[in-house]
Parts: sequence; structure tokens; C-alpha cells
Amino acid sequence: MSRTSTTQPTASRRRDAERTRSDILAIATAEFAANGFDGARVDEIAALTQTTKRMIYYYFGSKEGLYLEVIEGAYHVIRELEQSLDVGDLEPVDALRRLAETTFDHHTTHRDFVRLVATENIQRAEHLSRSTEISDLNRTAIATLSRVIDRGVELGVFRADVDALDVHAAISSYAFFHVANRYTFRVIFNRDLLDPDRSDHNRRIAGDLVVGLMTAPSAEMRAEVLREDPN
Amino acid sequence: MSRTSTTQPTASRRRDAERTRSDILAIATAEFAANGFDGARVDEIAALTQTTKRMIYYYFGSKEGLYLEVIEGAYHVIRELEQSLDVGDLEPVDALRRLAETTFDHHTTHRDFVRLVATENIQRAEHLSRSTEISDLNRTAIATLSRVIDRGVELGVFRADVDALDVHAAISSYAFFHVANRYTFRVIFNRDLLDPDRSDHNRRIAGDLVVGLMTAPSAEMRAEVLREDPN
Amino acid sequence: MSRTSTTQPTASRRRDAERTRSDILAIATAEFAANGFDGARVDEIAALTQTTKRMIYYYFGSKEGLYLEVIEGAYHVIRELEQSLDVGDLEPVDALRRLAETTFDHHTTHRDFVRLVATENIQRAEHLSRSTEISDLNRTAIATLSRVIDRGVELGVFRADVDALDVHAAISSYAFFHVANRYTFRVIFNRDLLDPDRSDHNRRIAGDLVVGLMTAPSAEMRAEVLREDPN
Amino acid sequence: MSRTSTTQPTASRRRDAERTRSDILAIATAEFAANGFDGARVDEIAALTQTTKRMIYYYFGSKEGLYLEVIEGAYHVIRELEQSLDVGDLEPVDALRRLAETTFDHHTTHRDFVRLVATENIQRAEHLSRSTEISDLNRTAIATLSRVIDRGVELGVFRADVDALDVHAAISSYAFFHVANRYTFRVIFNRDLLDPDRSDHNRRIAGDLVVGLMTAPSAEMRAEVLREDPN
DNA sequence: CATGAATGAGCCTTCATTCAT
DNA sequence: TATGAATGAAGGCTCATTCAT
Repeated sequence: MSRTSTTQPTASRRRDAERTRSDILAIATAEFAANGFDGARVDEIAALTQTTKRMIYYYFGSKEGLYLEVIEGAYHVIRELEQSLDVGDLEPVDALRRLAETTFDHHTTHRDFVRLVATENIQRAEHLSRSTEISDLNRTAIATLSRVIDRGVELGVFRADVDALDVHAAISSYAFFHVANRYTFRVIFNRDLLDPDRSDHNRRIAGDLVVGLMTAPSAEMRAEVLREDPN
Repeated sequence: MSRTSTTQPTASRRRDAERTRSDILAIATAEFAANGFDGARVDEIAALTQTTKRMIYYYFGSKEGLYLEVIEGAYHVIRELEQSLDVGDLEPVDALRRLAETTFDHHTTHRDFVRLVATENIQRAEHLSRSTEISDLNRTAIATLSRVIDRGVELGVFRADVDALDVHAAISSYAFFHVANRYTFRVIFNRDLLDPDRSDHNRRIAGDLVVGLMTAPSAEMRAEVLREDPN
Repeated sequence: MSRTSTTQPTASRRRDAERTRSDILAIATAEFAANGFDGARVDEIAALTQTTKRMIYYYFGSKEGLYLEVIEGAYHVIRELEQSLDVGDLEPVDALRRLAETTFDHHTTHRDFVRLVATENIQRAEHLSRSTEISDLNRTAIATLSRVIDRGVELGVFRADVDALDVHAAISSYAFFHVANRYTFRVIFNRDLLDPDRSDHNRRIAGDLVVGLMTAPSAEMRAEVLREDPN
Repeated sequence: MSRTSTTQPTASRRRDAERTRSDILAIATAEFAANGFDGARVDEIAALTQTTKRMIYYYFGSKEGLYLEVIEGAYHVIRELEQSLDVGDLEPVDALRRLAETTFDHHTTHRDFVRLVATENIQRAEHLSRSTEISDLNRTAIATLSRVIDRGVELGVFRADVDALDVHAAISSYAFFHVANRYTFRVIFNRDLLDPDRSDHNRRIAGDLVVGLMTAPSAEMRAEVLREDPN
């Protein structure tokens, strides 16, 4: 029993520590996403936490260190999503649409991630570029996308002059914009880009955009078809 | 002589005042665009200005007041662009492409504007929504777009279930992303979204995306066409 | 009068500013001398000042910047003393004694200076070595001393194998020790090195030490003389 | 086996404890000597130690308690030196010179001791004065010195108006200065007071100073001697 | 209009120390 | 005896803003 009492402490302590860490991290993620790096307050993060401000420095060293882990954590989430994606047995067109729609769903349901990325770009990715973990992140997304595009090109359904990164940018743009620019868009146009009633519509457009981009026949062809069967 | 300089004619005084104002505004625009609202420093803005910090408060009341005018000024620029756009005599498809490409060119050459909008979204458009001038901004863009789409739908070349705001969002997304997300994209994928050597390519995709979206024939049609003439 | 009111402000303001600066500097000198660099508290310095903590940073940038100016100020005082020293018309022996005694008087009446130098040595002179002003300080002391020694050597009353820096070290050591090591000396030996009743005695020893060093005849000579006229 | 390590014989436990204590003490001595009392960090000391921070508090109670033992330990070292000194069979002049040179050698080779004493003086010897062990320290040095001086006075080779504490102060000053003021001296005069190539020279001066002080004949005598045998 | 000086509030960070196991 | 986790208090510093002239 004295043995138990000497081995236990470390374990349960560590569990507490892990909880403290992730507690801080969760709160900080929300705060940085809500207010940006400069707008977030360490005091406020600490106040919302179960622990004290001192613990933030104990575990993360500085506001910047905390922020960096928040950013890394956010990218981890999207990586896991991307790795879990399996579109290998879909037709290229369907696969592409699926990828676009999935990204749209992911971004619109992980708004903190989007806002953190926006914040990090305001900082010119100075923190992200210092992260050692990030380098190999998100590459899987491109790998999956590459395979789909290659198959489509081989089958003659996709154009060949647009590569995976081009497509990724197109897919991400549309999804990202709905979360990141929601506020100014609403003020100016009085439409909520995240209106649940419009999400099906928007998701379909997400797919249509990239499918349209990659499958677009030449203008002549398109005109011809439309002439024969004008919808 | 010191009298002359202090009791100069009203006109030139006003000119000086106007110059001071616009000087401050120009510097502030760059600073807010570079560092965000919380990241920008009133001291730094004042230091880069020809005048003193006191003038900032004299003319703009507060950091927030200055920021608001910066935001409004940025939106004025894009409004002027949009008002100058004349696509009335182009075919709908060409007009649509022209609008997308012009937006792409505008955003990639007005990076401060894009970053300010990103910053304002981090602030949940709290300042923009308080602006009295903004309300009628950007509406012209939609009006122009609406006319193009209506014509296209009438002619049977555009689908009818995607409205002007949908299209505007799609166009803006792609252009915005290239400026706003440039930094994280480069860190992760090692590609510069604003690489001059790729701008023609990217601009074409900007057009292809929306044209593809609006003209997309049904999947069956597309397959048929491709079968007949496999590129 | 409007002229007067526009020229005056700067002047009187500047006078206030100068007063604020020197107020802070005086308090800080005492605090750093009393507690060392790490022991001194910016809050405490501010509290003893007529102004606020913010002003310390306004004028000195940081605790370190303030400390540096304190150190420089302390060295300025001793430099002025040394420059005012005129021993040119004294016999070398008398001149040397005068220099030693003056240093002794200076150090024992400028205890803050001594403690600041002691503090700076604890910091390995890291601040002093960064100072641009210090480099040419204290050189006058050596120049004066050099001339005296050269004259003494020429006249055959001083030995030639001990140079000005050796002598300066010897003179400074004794004077410095009385202030710097006063506290531990008192605890251990129960004698106050700065006891006013002993200052004449100590001052004489200060002179005797260096005069004895420089004029010391060989042991043989000395023995001989003493034999002839003991006492 | 885990039992063996936790229930080891008392002797070896005590040996470990003693080793832990002296390990901490050695590290702490270096740290306090290097950075002063306020500049030293408990965390840093603990990190450099083989044990943990908790042990510091277990053995020494507080940072101050640790510091006090460090100071006491430093004085123990010099006491041992002084007790081992045997100058009883030397002529007074030689004995005096020997004492000065030995002190010079001791201080220049025990720099931590010197820096700790300097640090303790910055603290106004507040810790040392609370120490119960210190009271009888260093007295042996004075006792030895006293006997030498008494003999010299009796023999008519030493002046009688300078007592043992005066001489001790003079000897200590010179030796102490070379270590304590090394850094500022180097910055200002560009000479390293601890330059090994100059240590023989400096040691001789250490002896010359006090011998010169105690044996100094009157100015007349000295002049006379020098006239007879200049150089 | 112009300007250097001043400020209060609050921010990030660190320190010596203690607790739970 | 040993160890990682935790903490209150305070430390240095910065910010937007205002005042006096």
C-alpha cells in the first residue's frame, strides 16, 4: 500500500496536470479566436479557467507560447479530418464534390479554427512559421486531392492545367469566407453567410464551384450542349 | 513674420488641415492593415506622421474613431471601382468573367483593404456596423451583378437558382483568400498565392470558377459532351 | 503676449521636465545604492518621487536605462572632483599624499557612488561597458597621477617600477574599502570604518600607504636609517 | 529492491543527506557569488543541483536561510587559512609582508568569497549580523597580526600609532579591490587587475604597501638616505 | 493649431514558496 | 525523502489618452 501510494501520486497528478493544461488550452482557443492575439487577455483567459494565471506561464511560458499551442491544436483537428477522408472509391467528380462539401462543413462548424487562421495571417504567420509541428500538417489533404485530380485527368473528365494546390485554394476560399467574412458581409448585404436555412444551398455551391472549374468544357462545347437541351 | 505663419488665410489653413488629416489617415491605414486594431499603436502612427499625437485626437477623437475612418476610406475605394465597371454591353458569360477577374485584380492590388476587412471581421464588424456611411456602400456591385445574372438567366446560359449575393460571395471568396490567407498558405504549402508569375493563371481560375458555377450543365450533359469530344 | 505665451510654455515645461528627470534620478541613485540593481524596486522609486512610475519609463525607458544613467551620473561627480584637483605646484610626495587623502575624503563622503560601483561590479560591469559616455571618464585622474609620479621618479624620490594605474588601484582600494566593506567589518571586528572620530587617523594612513609604497627605500637602507635614528 | 533503496541503513542515508546538502551549498555559493542575493534565483539553483527545489526548503528553510549558510561557509574558509598561518618565527617586517601577500593570494584565488562579502555589504550585513557562528570568526587573523605588530613596535621597526585592525583593513582593501572591482576597473582603465602576468607584481605591491606604511621613516630621514644613495 | 509632459489603468511576467501524493 | 503541480503577491512595463502652455 505504501507502494501504491508512491506510484499513484505521479499518475493521478499527471492526470490533473493534463486536465489543467487542456482546460487552459480550450479557454485560450476560444479567447484567441474571439479577440485575436493582441485582443486576447491573459488575465481574462486565467479568469475563465479553473486555475490561476500563474499556471499559464508554468505550462506555456508566455502568451505567445500559449497562442502557438492553440494554433497547433487547431490545425491538428483539421488534419485528423482530412486523414479520415476516404474518397478513393468515388468517381473523380463525386470525390471532388465530396471534398469541397466536407471542407465547407468542417469550416462552418469549426469557426474557431477559421478565426484563428485569420488572426494568424494578420500576424503574417509569424508564429506558425516558427512551429516545428506544422510543417507536415495538411499535406495529406493535398495528397488525397492530388490522387482524385490525377484520376479525373486520366479519365478525361478533369482539365489538366489546374493542380491540387489550385483546387485546394478554391475549395478553402469559399468555405473560409463564409466564416471569416460573415460579419462584414452581414452588415453590408444583410445576409448571414452562416444562416442554417441556407447551408444546404451554400454547400451545393461549394461543390458546384470546383466541379464546374475542373470539368468546364470549352465555351463552344458548352454553348452547343445548351443549344440542344436548354435546360 | 511669425504672425503671417499663424494668421494665414483660411483657405490655406484648411488645405493644411486637410493635408494633415489625410496624412494621418494614410499612415493609419497602413498601420491598422499591418497589425490589426489591437496590434496598431497610436504612438507609432503619430511617429510616422508629420504631425503629433495630439492631432490624431483633435481630428479623430480616439483610436477607434481613427480606425473607423480608415475602414470607411477602404470601402470607398472599392465602391469607386465597382461604380466604374461597365459590363453592360458584354455577353453575360463574358461580363461575369470580367467581374470576377476585376475583383481578383482589385483585391490583389489593394491588400490593405483586404487586411482591414479581415481585421474588422475579427472585431465582429462592430465598428463597421456603427458607421452611417457604409450602409449604401457596395450595393452598386450587387446591382451590376444582378443585371448580368438576370440577362444570363433570360438567355438560358445561367442557372436561375443562384442569386447575385451567392455569386458575389463566390467571387469575393477566391480573391480575398489570395491576399488574406497568403501567409499561412505559404508556410504550409510553400506556394505564394500572390506570386506575380502565377497571377494570370489565378485570375483565369477566378473567372472559370464563377462561369463554371453559373453555366454548369447537368452532370449527364457534361458527360455526354465529353464523350463526343474527349478534349 | 500671444507670442510670449507660445514661446514660454516650452521653456518652463522643459524646466519642469528637467526637474522631473533629476528628481527621479536623485531618488533612483539612493535606491540603487541602497539595494543594488535587483534589490531596487521601480515601484518604490516612483513612490518616493513627485511623479508617477510611468514617467520613469517615459524618460528612461526601462529600469536598466534608469540604472545606467544613475551610474553615469555617479561617475560624473568623481570626474569633476578629479578635474578640479590641482597638485601641480606641490612636491611629488606632498602631491601624492594630497591625491590619496582627497580620494579618501571623496569616497567616504560619496557613499552612494561607492555602493553603486560595488553593485555594478556584482553585475560584472555589464551596464557600464555599454555606456558610451564612460569611456573617457576617469582618465584625467590617471593623467594627473602620472605627472606626479613622473616628477617624483625624475627627482629620485619615487621608485620607477610602479605605474600610475598601480598607484590608483592602491589609493582607491583603501578609500573604497572603508565605505564598501563597512558593514561586514563592523559585525566581525566591531569597529566602524567610517567613525568620524577616526577619520583623521584613517586619512593619514591613506596618505602614508601610497607615500610609503612609492618612497620605500630598500630594506637595507631603511634598516640603516632606523639604526642610526630609531623611532 | 525498492525497499533497499528506501530503507537503507541510517549511515548511508545520512551520507546521502550530507551530500545533498553540500551539493546544494556549493551550487548556491556560486550562484549568490555570481548574481548577488536578489539576483540569484532559487529555481536556477535547484536546476543546477542534483536534487529538487523542495530539498532546498527542507534543508535550509528559505532562500535567506540558504544564503546565510553560504556566507558562513565562505567565512569558514578564510578562517581556516588564517589559523594555518605561521609567521611566529619570521622577523616582523617579513611576517607582515607574508601576511599581506598571503591575503592577496587568498582573495584572488577565492573570488566567490570576495563577491559574497561584497554582496553581503550591499545588504548591510543584515544576514551576517544575525549569524551566531560568525562572531568568533576572523579574530584569529587579528590575533596573529597583533603579535607581529607588537614585536615590530618593540623592536623599533614599526610605528606604534597604527593598530592591528588598521593594518588588517589596509591589507584587505588592496586584496579585496583586485577581485571586487575588477570589472569596472577594466572597463575604465583597460587593465585586468587579475591578469596572471601581473600577479607577482601586484603581490609585491601588496607587501610593499603595508611594510611601507608601518616602517615609514620621517620624510627627513628618507630624503637623507636617498641623497646619499640615489636609486 | 501645435507640442512635450504627464497619467491611470491594466497588461504580461516572475518570484519565492507550499501542497499533494 | 522525493517530486511535479500549484499559488499569491508583486514586479516591470505599455497603452490610449489628456493636460498645460
